[in-house]
Amino acid sequence: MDATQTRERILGAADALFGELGFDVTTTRDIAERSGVNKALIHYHFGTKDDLLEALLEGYYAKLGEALTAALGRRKGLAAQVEEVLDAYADFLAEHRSFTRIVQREVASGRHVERVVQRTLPMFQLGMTWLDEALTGAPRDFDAVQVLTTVYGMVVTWFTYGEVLRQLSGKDPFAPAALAARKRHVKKVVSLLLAEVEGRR
Amino acid sequence: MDATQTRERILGAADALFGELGFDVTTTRDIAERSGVNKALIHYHFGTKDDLLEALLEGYYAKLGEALTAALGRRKGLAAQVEEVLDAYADFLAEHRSFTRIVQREVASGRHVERVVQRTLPMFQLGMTWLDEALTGAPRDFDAVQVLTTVYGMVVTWFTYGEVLRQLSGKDPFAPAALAARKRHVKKVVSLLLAEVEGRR
DNA sequence: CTCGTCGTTAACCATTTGGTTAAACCAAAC
DNA sequence: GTTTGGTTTAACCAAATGGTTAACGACGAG
Repeated sequence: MDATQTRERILGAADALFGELGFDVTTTRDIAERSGVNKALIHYHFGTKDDLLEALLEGYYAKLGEALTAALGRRKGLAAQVEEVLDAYADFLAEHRSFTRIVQREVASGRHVERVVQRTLPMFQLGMTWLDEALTGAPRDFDAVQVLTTVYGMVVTWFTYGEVLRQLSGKDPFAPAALAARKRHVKKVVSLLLAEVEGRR
Repeated sequence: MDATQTRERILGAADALFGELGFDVTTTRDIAERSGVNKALIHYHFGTKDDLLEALLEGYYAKLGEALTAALGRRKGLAAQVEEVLDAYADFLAEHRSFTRIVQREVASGRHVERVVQRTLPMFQLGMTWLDEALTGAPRDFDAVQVLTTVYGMVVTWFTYGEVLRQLSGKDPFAPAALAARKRHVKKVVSLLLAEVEGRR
């Protein structure tokens, strides 16, 4: 087993455990056992447990950024781009279930708020730049911050409250059909929003 | 100092600390120090640290339930009731900032998911019962689960991502004017949704 | 073959944690 | 004054944690 494999195994185990148990309760011994390596290797390869979280987030946000950038380049026009970005974002969360859990857990409280905020901010800033152009002259209360937070919140909350929704409906909220339905709903709400902006301009 | 005061002080300190640091990192020594009581009193009055969290959540959800029930009784008609409930929920989150932080941190990962899910579920079920009646015959993708999650997500995300929004806009997202603007936006989005439901029925 | 580098291991360590326990304290009732 | 019940205190404890360290093994280059 070479160093790259060892690193990947540790990252994979940490990802799973942070997503299940949260960072604070997960111990380096848990991670070592899950990844099948000696605990001291975590420190050899990553330094501290905090640094391991940093490495994990770094990887996630790099991939998310690529996915969103690719989505933006796929089609022209605001409405079409919104759909592509929504698909990309929702698909990313669906494929990386730990990511939502880790981020939602750490974005508003705990020791890693700044770590997460500083990585989320550029995404929001990009969204703002893009939406500001599109929403010029939008009616009151439909400025870019409001719209961005609304769209972001509709998507991320589905994943965050998945367990509530599962028990509420008796169905798997992460099944492909359920996710497709959620995407359709969000897109429709967004199109209502955009129609409102266009109509009142 | 009587027992009731002691309990309140412990609960207050726990509330603040769990909201700032998260449950797992907060120690009983932290709580004792913040509340100005001896650490053993936490166990005397509440049992385990987990039981303390339970007591805190119990108190929160009782109050939230009352606030929402009162809001529902204030006016008649779906649109008016939605506004009242939105106001009540947003005001509750604004006045209890720790609540959002604790709940958002524990609802999707960690050792207390079930504890939070079991308390959030009745709220969602109530919302479903109410919206199901109102949304009978709603168009595809506008069923109660979808609408409820959307409205809930728009509100809770503003509070969860407050720090991102603060750095994004350079303004305090929790200032009264900012919260009022958020409420207006959410209400407008909801009214667009309801108009869509009515118009397509 | 020797040396240097990298990755790995097993053992170690100081510190901290949630919870326990028995004694002390306090106020009210008798 | 004594007793009782409730509250509080100071000390204690076993277990666990993140991180450290020195030794070992493997491999490639000279």
